[in-house]
Amino acid sequence: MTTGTLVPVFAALGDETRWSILAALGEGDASASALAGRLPVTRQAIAKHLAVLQEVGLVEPVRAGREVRFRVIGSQLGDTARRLEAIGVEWDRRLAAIKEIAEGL
Amino acid sequence: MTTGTLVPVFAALGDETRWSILAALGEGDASASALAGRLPVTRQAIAKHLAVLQEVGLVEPVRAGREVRFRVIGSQLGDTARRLEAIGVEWDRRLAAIKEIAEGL
DNA sequence: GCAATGTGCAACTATCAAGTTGCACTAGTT
DNA sequence: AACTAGTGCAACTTGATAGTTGCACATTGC
Repeated sequence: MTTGTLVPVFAALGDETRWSILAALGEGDASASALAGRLPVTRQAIAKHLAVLQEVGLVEPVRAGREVRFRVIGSQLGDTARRLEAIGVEWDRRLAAIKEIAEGL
Repeated sequence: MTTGTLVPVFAALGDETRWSILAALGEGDASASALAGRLPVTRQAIAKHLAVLQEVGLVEPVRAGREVRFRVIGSQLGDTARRLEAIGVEWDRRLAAIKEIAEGL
């Protein structure tokens, strides 16, 4: 089991502004300009964040006429959670094994 | 459901070097100096990473004589995974609701 | 065609984080 | 007491990133 492309996803999720964007998108798809109206940052800053989120597959662009709306890919979040959970389980298993060894069993 | 102190945890997990440290600690508790012998960074750099990991509760220090070993707190990883999973589920639920509305149901 | 709205690209600033080197301090060891 | 291995703190360099402003390009509506 490789951590693979997991780390960049966490890096993307490690920013408050991006969570604000995700939260806003959770109430419906929106364009960078629309998001700029709701958040205290410029459209360009939001565009960069959206690029990051798209890069790691948390969001996807949908053209709607002359504007580009973004949609949250909910399943990607679930996938990430499950992979993290799996690592956690593996960890517990290994730590338990180490503990047994340490206790001289 | 608040994201609470979740974001800093993701930020901590969004760094390859810190994963290397966690992986190394997974094979048994170790001091910063010991880790420096295994990883291609200095002890001081590792000490900083350990401080970050400790800050978000992924690791805890254990004094052993004159050295300070660090231990992975496996459960914290599981907790984080579950919280992320919960957010993902909530997201899917909400997105489904929005989809129904959009379809004029 | 023209104004208005939305997007895309580029340059620039500033802040933060990762990593380094250097030195002082502490605690076991002989 | 002297030596050694481990830790802690501080200053510094450097690269990445969040944010800005400014301008050029595309598309819809009148």
